[in-house]
Amino acid sequence: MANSTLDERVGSDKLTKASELLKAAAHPQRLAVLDLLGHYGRLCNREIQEMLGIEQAILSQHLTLMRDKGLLDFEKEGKYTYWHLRRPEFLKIVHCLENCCPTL
Amino acid sequence: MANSTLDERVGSDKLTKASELLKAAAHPQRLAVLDLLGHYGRLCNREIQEMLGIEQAILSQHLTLMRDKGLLDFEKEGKYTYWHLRRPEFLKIVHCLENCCPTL
DNA sequence: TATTCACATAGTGATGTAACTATACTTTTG
DNA sequence: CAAAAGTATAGTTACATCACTATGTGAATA
Repeated sequence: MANSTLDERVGSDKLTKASELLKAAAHPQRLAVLDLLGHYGRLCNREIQEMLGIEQAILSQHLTLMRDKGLLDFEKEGKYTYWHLRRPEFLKIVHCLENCCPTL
Repeated sequence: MANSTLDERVGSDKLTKASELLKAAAHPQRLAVLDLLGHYGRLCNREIQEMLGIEQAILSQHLTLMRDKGLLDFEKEGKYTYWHLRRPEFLKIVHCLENCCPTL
């Protein structure tokens, strides 16, 4: 088992965390949410739900998942939960993607 | 079923394809392969296998998957299969990611 | 030509993810 | 205080993905 530098990187936390971030974003509805929050900055469930036409429970699950993986943050205000992008840099990835896809 | 512009984007092919690209990359070993090919330009299975310490069959599966999803391309030369990045723009995403992760 | 090398693919079981329904929790409103 | 609104979570079933083993295939070599 010869270990090169790159070999070590394969098992590294960094690549694992990076791939977890990607996985958290790798869903059409979740991408749409990220894009939307990039636009509006801050929205509550109901607003997102209505703008994207996603079921309440499903949206809530997506949001929770992205929060857990570090993509989103939220504040509760009364009965509303307001969401925003943690890691706004991550938007670059979404935009790169959008530039990639026309050439598919 | 009120359809806004963004609602339409959720169901759009574009978001679906984008998320498929992300999923194809969202694995530590696959990220490592993409990064490696970004570096070296062109490598055959055995080279990647030895540099990253990945099992033969597993690497082959990863490579095939990434080819099917449009991330990689290959040419056969004798008994070797040489791989390179289709869509080199996609590397930007990998690099954005690497910049995202330190702040995790 | 028989063997070895490089790679691909089939099959399998374990684990993860997706979508859906129903229900619970908290805050606001009547 | 009862009902409604906004959100979260549990439970379930279907389907995808993962890692692994074994085997198949074509090209090179002895």
